[in-house]
Parts: sequence; structure tokens; C-alpha cells
Amino acid sequence: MTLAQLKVFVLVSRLGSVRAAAAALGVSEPAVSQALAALRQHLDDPLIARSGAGMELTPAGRRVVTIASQMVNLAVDAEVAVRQSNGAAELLRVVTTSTLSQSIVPALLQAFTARAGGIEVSLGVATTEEMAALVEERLADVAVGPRLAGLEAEPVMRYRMTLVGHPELRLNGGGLAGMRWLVDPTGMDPLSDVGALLTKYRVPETHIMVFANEKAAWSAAAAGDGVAPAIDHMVTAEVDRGALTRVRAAGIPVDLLLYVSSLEQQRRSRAADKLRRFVRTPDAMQAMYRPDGGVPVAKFRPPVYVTLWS
Amino acid sequence: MTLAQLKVFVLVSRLGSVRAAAAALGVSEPAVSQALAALRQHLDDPLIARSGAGMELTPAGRRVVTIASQMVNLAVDAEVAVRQSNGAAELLRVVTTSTLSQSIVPALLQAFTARAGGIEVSLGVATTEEMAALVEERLADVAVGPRLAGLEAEPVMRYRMTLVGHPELRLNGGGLAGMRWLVDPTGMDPLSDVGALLTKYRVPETHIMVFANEKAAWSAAAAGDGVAPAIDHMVTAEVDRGALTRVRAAGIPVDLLLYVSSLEQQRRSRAADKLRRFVRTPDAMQAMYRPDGGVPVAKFRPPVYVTLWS
DNA sequence: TCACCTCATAAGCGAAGGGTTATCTCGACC
DNA sequence: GGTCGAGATAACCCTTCGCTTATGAGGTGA
Repeated sequence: MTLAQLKVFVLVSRLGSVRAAAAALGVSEPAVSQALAALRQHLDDPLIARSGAGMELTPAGRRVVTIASQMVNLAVDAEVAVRQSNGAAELLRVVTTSTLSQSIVPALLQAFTARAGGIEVSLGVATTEEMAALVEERLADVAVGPRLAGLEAEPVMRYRMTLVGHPELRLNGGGLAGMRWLVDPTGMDPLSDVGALLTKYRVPETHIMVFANEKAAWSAAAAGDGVAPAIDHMVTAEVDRGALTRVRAAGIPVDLLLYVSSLEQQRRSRAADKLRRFVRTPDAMQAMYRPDGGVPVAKFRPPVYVTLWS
Repeated sequence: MTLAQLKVFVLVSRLGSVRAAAAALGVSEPAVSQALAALRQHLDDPLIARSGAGMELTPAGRRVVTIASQMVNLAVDAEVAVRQSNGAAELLRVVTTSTLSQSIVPALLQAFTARAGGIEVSLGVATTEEMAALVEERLADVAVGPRLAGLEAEPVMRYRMTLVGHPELRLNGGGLAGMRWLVDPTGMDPLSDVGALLTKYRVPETHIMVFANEKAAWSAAAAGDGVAPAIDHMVTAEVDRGALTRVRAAGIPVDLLLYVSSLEQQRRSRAADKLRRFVRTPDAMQAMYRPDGGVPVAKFRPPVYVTLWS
């Protein structure tokens, strides 16, 4: 029985699938399946088994998850305790969605580290569904994105999601659903802002093109390949330049709220607390609203896809 | 950071020495030292360091012990939870001193399992000093022996420790200290009953002969090699037969109390609770007072030295 | 100062953990 | 009744764990 195995088991039971857990951990699915098998053998109980749609915990499994979860949490506590005792930089692990990870969040975090000092930040990308589980299991300290149930979510800022395309672009017969949608990987996450848009307009899969990042999508949009969702104030430069234009349509733009979510105060790290306080300051606002603010300007640089930390 | 490493660290800090932890775990001392080294490297902190006599926890170490201890405890809980959920036999892990492990305790446990049913008992031997730490770290469920501080100790029975020797034995000049003392391994444990006797009479090391078990010591005593401490009612047969006789001397025999110690009720296992209740019954008394009761009669069979369970 | 006790380290070894790709199995679903 | 999706398993690899014995290092205490 190793901590890694316990972590896997908890994640599988929280996400309800081996596949999802594997994705969240950034490993292959047999890796997860095997870890689970090892734990099952050790404890001599299936713990969790397929049952029609999804998986179901056995009686023993139900009892073990809670215990395992505590153990995983304590393991994190131990490392944090050592760092704190030695005055080492605190570690703040942030998860966010792909879209936000490319502009707003790095800018926010850069401003935060500059201001707070002594805090080391690492940023990971996950789907909305994973984010809650990751924070709950202490694999991340805070989640930045849509409101997450079960966590202490705090609204941070409004932002406007719009749709951009080539200035000459005209909507053809099918309306928005008939256009090609150029999205970043967040589009694959039905719970994300972009994913919600795709669902709302019933865009068929065949009309969705996934790019490695938003800027690549914008670039394709500027070339007339279709429409791309964008955070409004991030494309002002391109629009002013005439490279892109905002598409007008019913329900566009969408006004959205950005939340910062973490565990309740007792259980969250000090750094997470600091971030929660920081996001309410004008400095934070300014950083988040500044186009390209703080992001190194290497264009089309693929975002660092750190889905998780060991 | 593995659970094994954490277990080692906790044990070292509780026992205050690598050597003692190694003995308690039944492994070589470098094994412990290495596990500790690995944990130190992983957490990047010495955790515990030599300081004059004994070892001292670093600030970080102090915080980690408590966390590590909880983790080790939870690991045990997880296994217990699974067993219980599946209606498997409960496991009761008993530690006792070498002397008691050869007669009284096996008889007690045999009566207990026969009566309670559905409980699997395993018996381990440890020094008095180790016993408390073992129970505290959930490496054992109950300790049978002298009163242990920090645990819920409950008196179980009185027993009389006497000294036996060849019927013709005469004390020579040095009194008891001048005799050869034939003891079982418990004699090496200064906190044990036998060890206390040796200390009390200031028996020099050169006069102590350690045997693998009590019966071997008695056998040597019967051959006139010296005196052997014995639990009074366990040698009645030999005395009646004329093979041995009780030595008369000041302070001999000693009346002693046998305790059963375990964690407080919330934290101890159900099986431990059952044993605590059982020891108060007449059945238990009878089993413990019956000479050779329940012990397989293979003479001079070395006791199973299970110092610990993995 | 020297011997000794205790902890740390080195070297070597077997077992287990944890990862991959490829394949099998099985229930759901059209 | 195929097909497909998702979990389990097989085969294989490399790393780490955890144990051993042998040896080094460092403080205690006579």
C-alpha cells in the first residue's frame, strides 16, 4: 500500500472513472488501472467496480476512500510543514482552464508573486470537472475559473467572452452553428466557458477545430478560417489593428464571472489565502485587465501543459 | 516519501534512537538509518539529529512526527476497515515480554480465541521500552506486561516471581549476587521483571547466562548451574517432582501485577476491547493460572521471535 | 588519549513500484 | 449482433525501495 496507490484510488472514486483519473494525473490509463489493481490485491477487496454507467464503491471501498483521502492530505501537510519551518518559499499550486491559463491567470500570478514575495507559484491546466477533485485532494491549492461546487468560491472579476473572425466574415446559412469554430483545448471541456458556447449553439463536432492555444486559433480566425472565442479585452489590439473583428450575433458577447476557489479557511494553505486577498486589490484587477499583461510575448508558444504535480 | 519511511521516522523519534527502532522493527540498523536518510533527502531536512546523549527533533521534524504518526495510524485503520467490512476475522496483535510470552500469555490468548471466535491473534515479543511505542504507533493493539505509562493500563492478575534452583543448592559467599543467574532474554531488558531483579541484586554481567527460553533456563538450574527466575505457579510441577526447589532469600518471592495496556477506547480496535473485557472473566484467570496451560508442550522449543508485524 | 558506542555511508542484491504499448474482455448501444 | 468505449491484463522496462554486510565518522566518557 503506497501513497501513490491511495492517491490514484481516491482520484478514481472522486472522478468516477479510471480514464478521467489517468487524464488528471497525466499518465496512461493502464498505469492507473494497475495501481488500483495493486491496492485491490493488497487490501483484498475490489474497492470500486464498474456498474453500468460509472463505477461504484464497495462497502469497504467507501470506508477506505475517506481514510485514504486523509492520508493523501496529510502527506501534503507534511511537506508544507517542512517548507514553512525552514522558511522556504511557500508553494502555491494553481489550476485553471486552458483558456484562462494563456492570458489572465499568468498575468494575475505574475503580479501576485511580485507583490507577495516568498511564494513560488506553479500553474497547471485541467478540465473544469477535474479542478474540484484536484483541489479537494490537495493536488492543487486554488482553482481559477468557473464557480466550483463544494469549495469556497469567490467571484473575482467579470470578463466578456466574445467571438472574433476575419473582418470580412459573413455568417452563412447555418448561422453560428454553420461556422467553423476555432478553439483552444478548453473547447473539449463541456463545462468550460468555451465548451458551454459550443453546446449552446449546437456546433457539430465536425465544425470544431482545436488549436494548441488561443493565439493560434485567433491567427486562423484572422486568416478567415472561421470564428474563434476570445476574452474580449485580450483581442482589443488585434481588433484595433483591423486584423480581427468581433462577430455580432444573438447571445454574443457573454458576460462571465471568474472565480477563485479553494478549501475552507482552516484547510487551505497560507499562500492560497494570500492569493484570495490579493485578487481583491486594484493591482490584481489591473493585471488581469491589461491585454497580454505580464505574459512573455513569445507568440504562439504552446502553453506549458502541466496537468499535475507529482 | 513512503509509509515505511514515515513509520521508521516516527519510531526513531519515539524511541530516541536508530538502534532501538531497528531492534523494535527487527531489522538491521543501517536499514533504519537509510530509510531515515531517504526521508531526510525527500523533505530536505535532517528531521532528527544526534545531540549529545540521544537525538533531537528539528523544528520541522517536530511537526512532521505528528503528521507522520497520523498517517501510519490511518494506514492501519484502512486495513482494519476493509477486514471489518468484509466480515473477515479481526486481527489482534499482542506484544508481551519474553517471559510472559512463554506461558501465561499464550494460555490467555488461546482461551480468548476459543471463547471470542472470529478473532485472529498474533503474538509478538518486545522489550518493555518498545511496547508503549509499538502500541502507540498501532504496530500492536495491546501490550501485556508491566504497567505502561501513556496508555490505558488495566491490572489483570497478580503473579509471583520466584527463584528456583537445584534442591541441593546453597548460597555461597556472595549471596544472590554471587550466584549464576540463568535467565531468558527478558533479562536483557532492565525494565522487565527479571531485569529489575538483576538490577536489584546487582548481579554482575559475568554471572548472567541468557537462555533462549525459560524452560531451558530451568533445565540448567535443575542441573545445578545456578538460579533461575520463574513465575511461581509455572514451576509447581518441577518443584513437586523434586527437580527444582524455590530459593529462599530476602525479597524473594516478588509479587507482581500483570497489566493489559492499549490505547484509549476510541482509538483501540474492537478486538482489543474484547480482550480487555475477557481478562476479567474467571475463564481468563483459570487459563493464566493453570501451569503450562494451553502451551504446546514441545519442550525447549525456542519462542517465536516475532518482534513486529509488517 | 583511546576505546567504545552509535549513527551514517558504501556496495550489492532481490523485489516491488510504476511507467509504457499492445491486447483482451465485457457491457452498452445502435 | 457487430461495434465501440472503458476497464483489465500481459509483457516489458527502468527506477526505487528495502534489506544485507562491511566500513567510516564523530562524540562520550573512562
